[in-house]
Amino acid sequence: MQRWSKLFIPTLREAPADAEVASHKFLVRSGYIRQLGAGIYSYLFLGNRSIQKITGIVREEMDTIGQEFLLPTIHPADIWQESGRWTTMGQNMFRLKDRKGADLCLGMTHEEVMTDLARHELRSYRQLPQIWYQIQTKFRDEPRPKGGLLRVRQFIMKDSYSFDIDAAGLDKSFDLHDAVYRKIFTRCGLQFVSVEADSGAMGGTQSQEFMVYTDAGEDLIASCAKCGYAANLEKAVSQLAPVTEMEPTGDGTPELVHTPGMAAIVDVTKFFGIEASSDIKCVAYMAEVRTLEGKKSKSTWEPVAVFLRGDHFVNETKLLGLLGAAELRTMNGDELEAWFHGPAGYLGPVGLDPAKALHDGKLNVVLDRGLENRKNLVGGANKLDYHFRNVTPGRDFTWTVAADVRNVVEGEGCPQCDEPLKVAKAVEVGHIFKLGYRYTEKMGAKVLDPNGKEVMPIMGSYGIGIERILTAAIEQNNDANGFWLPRSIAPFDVVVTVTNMADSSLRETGERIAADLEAAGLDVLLDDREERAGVKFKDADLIGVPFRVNVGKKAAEGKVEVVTRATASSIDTPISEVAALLKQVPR
RNA sequence: CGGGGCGUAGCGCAGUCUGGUAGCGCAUCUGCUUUGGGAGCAGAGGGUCGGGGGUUCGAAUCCCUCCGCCCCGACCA
Repeated sequence: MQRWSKLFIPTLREAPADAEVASHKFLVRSGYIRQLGAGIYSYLFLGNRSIQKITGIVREEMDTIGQEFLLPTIHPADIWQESGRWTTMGQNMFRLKDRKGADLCLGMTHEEVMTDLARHELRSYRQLPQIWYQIQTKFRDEPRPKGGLLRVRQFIMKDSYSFDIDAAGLDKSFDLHDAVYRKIFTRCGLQFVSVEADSGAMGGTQSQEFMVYTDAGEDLIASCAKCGYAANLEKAVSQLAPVTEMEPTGDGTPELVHTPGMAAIVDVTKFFGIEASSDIKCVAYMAEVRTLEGKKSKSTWEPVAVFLRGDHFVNETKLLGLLGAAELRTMNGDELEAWFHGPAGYLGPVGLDPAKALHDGKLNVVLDRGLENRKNLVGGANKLDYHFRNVTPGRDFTWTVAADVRNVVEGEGCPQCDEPLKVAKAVEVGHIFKLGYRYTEKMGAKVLDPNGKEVMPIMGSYGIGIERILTAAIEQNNDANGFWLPRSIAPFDVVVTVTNMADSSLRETGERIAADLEAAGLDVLLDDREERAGVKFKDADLIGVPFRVNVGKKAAEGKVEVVTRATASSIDTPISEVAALLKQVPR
């Protein structure tokens, strides 16, 4: 039992002016956290208790499939150079030098450290599979921290890594994590979905995120209510409805039309009297392709033209994956002139000479599949103030590759069952990912297989954002007065509010009930402060504790109120039955 | 990195345009009263006005510069 009068729980009547999202406001107001710098927070008493509850659950569940380690925070540069991530991580990595001038960094994740252990220690297939995990603070120099604990530069992550002898083993390790993650998030009281996610340009065969729907989230999820399909928008695909509008009939050849000042799609469609779906949009990029030459990575920038429907938007994650590129940026005016001989707003496919292959230094032309089998469209003429009409893909222009490189839009058909898709914001709380041989290959981890042959272990990588579980829970459970957490992750199960400490019989009753509750196995916070009842009620509502036992007027009749924070419902309960009542609430 | 905003007491803010020696609410401390939804009265403490430089008789206020924080975008295995 903890007595509020002895604790440091600095609740605030007002939220800091710069707090935007609900969880940020309430975490500060409730005295869970205080900010030290941009994206850097101190966790105070209540915040730390909640974090400890969460890590307790994660640890309990992870121990059923793996072993906990605790790895260094500071890493020598060389292992990151071996994996190639010393350069690819760029500015996102915190770097430092020691007194001898040697390069070090703060760990963003621990693939390198784990793989280093594996290559030094694992010798035989008999030692596999292994699942090693840790719960550790990670550092990422985010370009823009935001949203309180939602996006920070220092955070606690549970990260685990699996080493298997073959792909079938990796599948099993992956599935074990999938099952354990579901248990963890369920025990934490979150409503979550698992979605298909992008696995990144560097490969990896399967990537799955665990998401919690909330408008505070930064990811967009496309989902189908009918068949359960769900995917991160970075990866989501859809079935397009057939275009129903009238297309110009016949087989007109491209006709040059004077379109003065019509650089915007809205102007063009109005001028031609067409829908945006019959306009060809062109987005021109320079793509950075990195290749390894020995130990050094070489970077080249290649031109890419993407053609898609005027009402569609390029999905740059898909495009990066398609190109095998590391970065994208849009072309500048000089580059447009060099590759299109025309200005922005009037770019089009007719007359372009598509490259025959990717990565050969020629212009790569990507056709989004939404334009396949269309005809008589409108597109730019690569000439100021001119467009073509009657442009038909395949006849009037060709491309390097046709692919899905656009964003799914809400209402489009589910790829599995054609039911209209929903698109909603969500926050990522977990990610499980088949890494493959990327690290074991680069860092030279090998074991002997049953035939005495050297083989590389295959890896998986699996993360859970601890603070994000707390944040997501608050986003899901709050109102004007504060928030309430599931019992499993709340700093206390119940707060016992003595409405008037001046009344010695109330005080004694409160003490007795708090002791009973504690004896029943609950985490009890006794509000024994010399404060007015109103103050105590407001604070109790604010700080996320799911239940309140109110010791007040009715105590003389042997009764107290048991208040459920989520519903604000109150049950008058005989004092002798309070512990039994609350004990039955599932954790 | 581009765009916008902010920095004055623990929190929320006014004062800056138009220079004259810093104020309000909440919080804190003391006393009295009050005691079921952020009490009342009386008194008190608390500030390098983000830092540095400059202009001026005089700078929170004008100028230069640096730093920090927030929001939008870019970015985010």
